[in-house]
Amino acid sequence: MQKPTLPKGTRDFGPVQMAKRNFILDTIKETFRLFGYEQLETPAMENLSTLTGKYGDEGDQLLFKILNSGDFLKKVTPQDIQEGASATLSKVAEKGLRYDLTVPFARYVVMNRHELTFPFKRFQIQPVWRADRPQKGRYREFYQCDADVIGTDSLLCEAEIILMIRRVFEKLGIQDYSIKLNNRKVLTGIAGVIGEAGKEGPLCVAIDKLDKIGREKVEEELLERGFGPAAIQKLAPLFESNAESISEVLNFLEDFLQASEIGLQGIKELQEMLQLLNSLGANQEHLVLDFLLARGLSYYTGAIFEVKAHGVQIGSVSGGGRYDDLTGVFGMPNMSGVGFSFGVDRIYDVMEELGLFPDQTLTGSQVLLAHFDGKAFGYALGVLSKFRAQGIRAEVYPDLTKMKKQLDYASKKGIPFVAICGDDEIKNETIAFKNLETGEQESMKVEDAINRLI
RNA sequence: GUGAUUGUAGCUCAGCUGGUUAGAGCGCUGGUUUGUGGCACCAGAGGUCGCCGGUUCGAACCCGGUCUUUCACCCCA
Repeated sequence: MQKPTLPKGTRDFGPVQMAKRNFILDTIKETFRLFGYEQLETPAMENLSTLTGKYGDEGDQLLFKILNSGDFLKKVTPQDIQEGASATLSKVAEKGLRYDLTVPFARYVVMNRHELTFPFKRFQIQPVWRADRPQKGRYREFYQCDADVIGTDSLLCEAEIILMIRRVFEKLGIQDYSIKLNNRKVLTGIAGVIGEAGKEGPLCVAIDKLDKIGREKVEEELLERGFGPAAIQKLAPLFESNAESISEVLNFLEDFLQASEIGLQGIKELQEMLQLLNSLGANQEHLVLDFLLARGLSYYTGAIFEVKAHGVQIGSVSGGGRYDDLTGVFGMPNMSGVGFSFGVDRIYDVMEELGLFPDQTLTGSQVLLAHFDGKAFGYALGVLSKFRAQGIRAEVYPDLTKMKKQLDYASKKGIPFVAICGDDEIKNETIAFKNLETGEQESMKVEDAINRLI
């Protein structure tokens, strides 16, 4: 007998966890639908050729590859093995597990471009897999909840994303959080202004760590990445700016990016988005304009979002941005899109830590039918059907056993009521309806009990 | 991929510088209670000390490997 274990970085979700997860997922789904997004699902596995080369070298390393069925060594020659893993890989594996939802989405759009009506709004909630080394808040299998619009440049999408984020968090009861905003063009402008045009990539990677490692370390890292001391000197106003409100930050940026056309364009986009938000009748609550926000994904070209919950040590719980050419790699250029994603696992952790799950997230039975003997069991079955016919979640204890055990069962499962059946009840056509929380018990007709539960 | 870290009963953890039959709390099963759970009391079951190898008269304890857990880095949700 071997004892079973889970693969590294994967988890089971028991009934209690599922009830809580569904509370989050249902809220997100409902919100996506409210804003006109339609659901898409794609296969867990994709052709490896679809996946490779989309996530950088690091990403390719983290792809789970699926060994070909049957004699997977059929095509491998001794020479392949001599040449090493990468030469052999393409001959033993032609499929891989999906790494994110964005690439499968792009693949789908390209394959179905003639059937789709653009702008196409889709949401997708499915697990993805990464052969990463697990650590806090990071798993090898986890869920992404993506919503994207493809085929429009309108900044309305960005404004609506903010509304969706706020709606979801409000419904979930998360109050203390901020939605950080930035625009990739602002970052490009910054790189230009400091005389390091085109290097916003490395600039972002380094700046992104500001919160974590501090200004000095960031400056060190910039030096290592080939930024000149003069350029780093020019960044100083950014680190030292004490602009807080959105309008203050915009003013500051307009000044700093005076010489950068693209930077000013980024500011214009931000302003327009805020204007649209205003027209939608929404305020700027929770919004923070953070011109140092730089999300890792390299394909963002416009707006960038990131959501952080306050009061907990958990990374971002949602994020996204605009990309100008998502489908280009699959031969369909110039499709602008904007998308974002909720991190369900992290939202779960935040809510757990802050105690935000409502008590009644459990969806178990409302009433248990208990019985004293075989005859009562038969009677209970009839009563059970009456409860269910009225839509009341009910179950009967399936074995003939002591009352103690049946009540114990209900207690442990959190079933609030027990309908006890015995000779007296059969004779009077009643049940003994017991409230397990208060201990009160009353003899009544099934119909009366049903009325209490509805 | 790099560097640490963890593993003892179903769960949370004790277990001294290596020394006889490895302990506690909670949980579990049964009983006190043959028409009633939670509380109390009583009794009981449950462990190849992650796995493999080594050192030793003797290993849960020391050493090596491996798997696993957690954490940091890289990167990322």
